[in-house]
Amino acid sequence: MKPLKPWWSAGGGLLHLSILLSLAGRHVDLDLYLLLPPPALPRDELLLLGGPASSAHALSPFPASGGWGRAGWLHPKSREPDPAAAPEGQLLREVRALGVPFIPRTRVDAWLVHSVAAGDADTAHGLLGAAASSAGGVGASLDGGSQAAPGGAGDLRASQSSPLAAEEEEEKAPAEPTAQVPDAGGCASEENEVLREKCEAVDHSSQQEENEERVSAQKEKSLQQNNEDENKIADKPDWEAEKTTESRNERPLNGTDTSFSLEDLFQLLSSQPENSLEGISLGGISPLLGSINDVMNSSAHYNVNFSQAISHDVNLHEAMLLCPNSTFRRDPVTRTSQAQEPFLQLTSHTINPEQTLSGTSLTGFLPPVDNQTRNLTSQDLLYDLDVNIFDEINLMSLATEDFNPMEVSQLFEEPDSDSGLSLNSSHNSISVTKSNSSHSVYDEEGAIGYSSDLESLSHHDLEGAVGGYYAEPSKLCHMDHRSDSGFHGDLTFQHVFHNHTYHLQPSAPESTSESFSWPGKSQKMSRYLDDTDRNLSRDERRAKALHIPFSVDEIVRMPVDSFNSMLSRYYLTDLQVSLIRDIRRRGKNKVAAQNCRKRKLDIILNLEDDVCNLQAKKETLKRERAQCNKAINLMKQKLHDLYHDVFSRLRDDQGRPVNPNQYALQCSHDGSVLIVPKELVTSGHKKETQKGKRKSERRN
DNA sequence: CCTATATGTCATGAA
DNA sequence: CATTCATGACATATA
Repeated sequence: MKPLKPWWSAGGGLLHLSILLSLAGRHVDLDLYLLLPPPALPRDELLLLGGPASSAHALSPFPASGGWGRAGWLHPKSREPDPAAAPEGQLLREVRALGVPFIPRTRVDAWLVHSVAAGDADTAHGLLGAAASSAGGVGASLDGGSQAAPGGAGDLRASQSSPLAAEEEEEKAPAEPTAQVPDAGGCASEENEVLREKCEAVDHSSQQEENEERVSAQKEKSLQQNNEDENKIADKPDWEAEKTTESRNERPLNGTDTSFSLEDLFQLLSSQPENSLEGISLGGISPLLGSINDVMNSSAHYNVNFSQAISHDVNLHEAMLLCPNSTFRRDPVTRTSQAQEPFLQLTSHTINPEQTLSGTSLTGFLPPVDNQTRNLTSQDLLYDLDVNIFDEINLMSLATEDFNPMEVSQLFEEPDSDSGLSLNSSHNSISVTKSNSSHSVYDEEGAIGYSSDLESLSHHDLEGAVGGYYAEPSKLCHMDHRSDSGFHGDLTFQHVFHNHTYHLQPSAPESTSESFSWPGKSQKMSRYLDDTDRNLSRDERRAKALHIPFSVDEIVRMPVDSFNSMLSRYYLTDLQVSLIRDIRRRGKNKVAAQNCRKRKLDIILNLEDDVCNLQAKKETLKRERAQCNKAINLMKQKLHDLYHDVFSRLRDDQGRPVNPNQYALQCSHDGSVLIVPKELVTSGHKKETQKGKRKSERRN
C-alpha cells in the first residue's frame, strides 16, 4: 500500500524509466529502457542483443534470448550491420551492460521491461502470474518470459512482430505452470529477504546463476549456445557483431520463451485491481528534468495507474521521437487535459487504489484516465511500440504533407536577419504576428522557435500547428526529450531528427542536433526552451522548417559523394535541395572563414613575433655599432698618440723636430715609412679621390 | 551610444 | 564544369 518512491533516470544512450509496482504488498521493479536508434538510418531495423535471462527478468515482455550480446542496428536495405549506424561506444556499452534482450525494430525503439528487480522478484512474478492466470492464462506467458517455459513459443520474431502477434503467440503457447513460481502468499517474504533478492537482482551475475538453476536443460542448452554466440560477437568488430545480431534475430529463439507484451502486463494489472496494482510510482526523473525531478525526488510519492505510467512514457517517447502520427492518435481531449494540467500538481498523493487507478493522484503528470482511457492508453502504447510509427519515413510525405509554404516563405523572408540570434531574439514576434494573423504561428519563431511563448498560445493554435501536442509535453515530454537528448548527445538527437523531423508539423518544438547535443543546455526546463531554440542557427531552423531529414552537421561534413547520393536517394523538393546545398555551402564557408581567420591570426601573431625579433635584432646591432664606434675611437686615439710619439722622435737634417702639422707619415708598398709634406699628401689624396670618382662614374 | 571583437555570410578568384 | 578552399568585405551580435 505504501507509495513507492519512483525514479527516473536518463543516462547515456538510453532513457531509463524505473517503475516500482506495489502488488499486494510485494514490490516489483520494472525498468523500462527507451533506446534511440542511430541517426543515420531510417529505423527499418532495430536490433538489440540482450543478456542472460534470469529471474530478475521474469517480467520481460520479450523472451530472453538466452544470450547476451550487444546492441546494433542493421542497415535497412542491405540488412548488413551498418557501422556508421552503430551506437556509439558509450551507448553500446550501456546497452550491453543492461543486458537488453533482442528487440526488433518492430518493437520500436526498444521499449522493454528490462528487469523486475526491486523487492521480491519471485513474488512479483508469482503475483503477476496468478493475475495473468485469472485474466485468461496469459500469466503463463509471463513466466515464459525468462523462466524458460519448456515448449513455450519463444520465437522472438513472433514476439517482435507486433503486440497482437505476441498475444497470439502467447495464446498458442502452452501456459507455463505457475508452480514454478512461488504464489503470492508464499511470496510474502520478510523484508530482509526482499532486500536480499533485490541485491541479487541488481547483481547480474547472481541473476544468471539463479537463472541457471531454474531453467530447464533445454533452456540451458540454448543459453550456452547463445552465450557462445555472444562470446564470438564480443571478439568481433561491431559490424560483425551486428551481423551476428541479425542472424540471431532472424532465427527463432530457443523455442521456449513465450511472447509477452507490455500490454499483457497492463491488462493484467488493470484487470486485477484487488490483487495487482496498489500503486505505481513514477518519478525521479533525471536531474535534467528540472522541476519534475524536484517534485519527484521530493519526499512525497505518487501512485499512478500503470497504464498511465506507460502512457507517460509513451508521451515521452513521442516527445523524443517527435512523431505526430502517434500524437494525433491520442484522444485530443485527454491530451488537452494533459496539457492543461499543471505538472506540479503532483504533490498530492493517494493511497487508495481506486483513486490511483482513476489517476487523480497524478493529475498533471499523467492525465486522469478512466478504464477506457487506460485501455486506449495501453493500445496507444502498443501503437507507439508498433513499427508503423517509424515506417513510411519518406520525404514524399514530408514534402507534400508537412510542408508549409507560408512558414518557409516567412522563414526565408525574414528581413535579412542573417544571424540566427536575431531571429530568435524577439519573443515578440509571435505575439505580434498572432495579433496580425491567427496562422502566424508559422513565422520563424512560431514554427521553430516555439519556446516559452507556447504557453501563451491557445491549444488550438498549438494543435493546429502540431505544437499543440507539445502544449503539455512542454512541461513533460519536451523536458524529457531535452533531458534525454542531453544524455544521448549528438548521435541520438541526430537520429531523432533524421528519422522523424519530416513528420513534424512546423511548430513542433524539436530541435536540431546541435542544440540538443549539449547536456548543459538540456538541463534547463521548458521555460528555457526559447533559449534552446535561440541556440539554433538560422540554417538549423530553416532545415527544421523545411523538414530536412538531415542534421546541418551531417549536411556539411558529409563527403561530396555521400552528399550527392543522399540527395538522389531521398525525394526532396527543389526548395529542400536548394536549402541543403546552401546549408552545405554556408557551413563549409563558415568553417573556411574560421580557418581563414585562424590562419590570419596566426600570421598576425607570427608577424608580431617577427617584429619583436627584428626589434631585438635591431637593438643588438645598435649595441654592436656603439661598441664598434667605441673601438674605432679608441684606435683613433691610439693612432693619434702613436703619430705624435713618432713625430716627437723625428728630427730633420738639422736636428730640429719635425712639425706634425707640416708633415705626415706615409707607408709605402714595400713597407718603408716616408715622411711626406702634407701638401703632397693632400694633393695626392685629392688625385686619388678624383680617380676613384671617375672609376665609379664609369662603372655607373 | 560608441567601440572593439567575434562570427556568419556573400562574392570572388584560385586550385 | 562542379566543388572546395581562401579571403576580403560587409552585417550583426555582443561585451
